[in-house]
Amino acid sequence: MPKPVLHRLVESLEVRAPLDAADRAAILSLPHDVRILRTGAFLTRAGQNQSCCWLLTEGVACRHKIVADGGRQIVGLHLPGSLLDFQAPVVGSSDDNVQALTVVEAACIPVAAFEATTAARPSLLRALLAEAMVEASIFREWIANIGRRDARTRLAHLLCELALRQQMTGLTREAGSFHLPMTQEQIADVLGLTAVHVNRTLQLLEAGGLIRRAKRRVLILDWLGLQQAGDFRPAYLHLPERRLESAA
Amino acid sequence: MPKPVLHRLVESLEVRAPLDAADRAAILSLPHDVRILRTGAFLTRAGQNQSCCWLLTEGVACRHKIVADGGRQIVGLHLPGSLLDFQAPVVGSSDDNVQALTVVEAACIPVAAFEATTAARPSLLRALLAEAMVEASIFREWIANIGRRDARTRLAHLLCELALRQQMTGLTREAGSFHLPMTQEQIADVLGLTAVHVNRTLQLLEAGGLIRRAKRRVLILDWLGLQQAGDFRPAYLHLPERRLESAA
DNA sequence: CGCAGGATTGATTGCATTCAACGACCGTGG
DNA sequence: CCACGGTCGTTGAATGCAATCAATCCTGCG
Repeated sequence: MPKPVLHRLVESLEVRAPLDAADRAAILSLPHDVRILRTGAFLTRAGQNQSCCWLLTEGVACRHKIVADGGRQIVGLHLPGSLLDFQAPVVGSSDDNVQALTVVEAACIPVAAFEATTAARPSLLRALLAEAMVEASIFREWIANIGRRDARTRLAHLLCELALRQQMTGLTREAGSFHLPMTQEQIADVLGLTAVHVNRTLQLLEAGGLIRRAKRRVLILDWLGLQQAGDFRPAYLHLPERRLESAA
Repeated sequence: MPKPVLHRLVESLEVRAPLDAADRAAILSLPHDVRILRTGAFLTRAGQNQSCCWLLTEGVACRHKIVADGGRQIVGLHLPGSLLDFQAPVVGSSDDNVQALTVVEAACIPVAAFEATTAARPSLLRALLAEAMVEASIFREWIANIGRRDARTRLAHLLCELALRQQMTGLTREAGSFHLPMTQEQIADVLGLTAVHVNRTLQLLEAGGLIRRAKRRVLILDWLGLQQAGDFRPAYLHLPERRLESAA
């Protein structure tokens, strides 16, 4: 019998904060509704008050904003295990969009129910707080990445981050290679570049012997070199040391 | 008799989440130690494990990162009422620095004590979670600002944000004018620009009749125009509506 | 097969950087 | 009181990285 999809939430919360049996049970008994969304589908839209929040269980989604001149900026990437927009009752509707980059499996959980089970359960709140703070740390690193690094460094940094984060969610089969589920235009929207320049910069990394590309896969030929090229130090991801070591 | 400095924390938490008398009392009885730090002093340094966390009560501080080529990126601004690095026990040491931009008054609170009083107090945890999520929302807006807007728009956006945030903390006496406690180089490090270009862009905004500058003060001549120039929509700050209205 | 979205390449443009010098302001010390 | 040094702000000229515009090549897919 397959594990229930909500188990993914238990796993991702337990990475950084301890939960007891009651907490786990509370999560697993949350009412929910598993849905498959196709590439491009919106999970949330800016300004809309969500009556349910999403637990991403398979696939990749991005969070993005549209600026005045029509440009788009992707401000975050969601991998399986991440919980989206559960804060609605606390801070109101979110002001950005979440859209599936691949086919996505997600559990739709009524926020009211979610609120009810977390409200009086300190260890769950602490786990959510920990998740939120790690996410914030990633946002800060992205600010530095976009604000102060050149295109080559930015891209190398992103590749390192994705490689590690995917590895943590158990998405990668072979080590050193990972799935890059984005078009070059979407990568550009993550990095604050244009698709054309992303293309050239990918070729640059490839010419430097750091990576090789095949379809939508990236093979990392020189993990250490890519980290250096990307000024990548994984501390900001706040991964448990145990896992970090095995990545090296 | 002056209000105790910790009252600032109660106030800032209550902006978005309700606290009961016991919560307030718990905060106010936190052990702490008020300190005055001079401009440029570090409140925290990357990689150092903090045994105490800071509540900023007066002044402005910035959070910044240094990238490989020596460039600096300011990834966040802290105004009075913000609580820094209380998460140490949960996610480990932070990986960026916090430095005073002005003379700063801050309360140093032992993290152990802070942990102890919040650990079993759901409403406090929820308030902290709300704060963290608003902060994350600001980070996302900064990513979009730096990644996809040109210098003029970026700068106008920052000015709008600072004007509103300062107003919320009750820092501004006269409406439409606020203190900009940063050198142009520091502004550049916020926006991912150079000091030279910030200078020219400030002049551009001034020439456009949107602002006027005097020493380290900015007078907003055309609030609506500045918002438009900066593609600024304050939703991401998640201010209570009541306060937002009075700002207009 | 033909279509459509994505990737690639080339040529050109432009915004922001860099380098450099000068000016204004301010606190300090002679 | 004024000379001095240092930081910050301002301006000009030249450079460069990435954007833009445009065309072509792939490749998966109906």
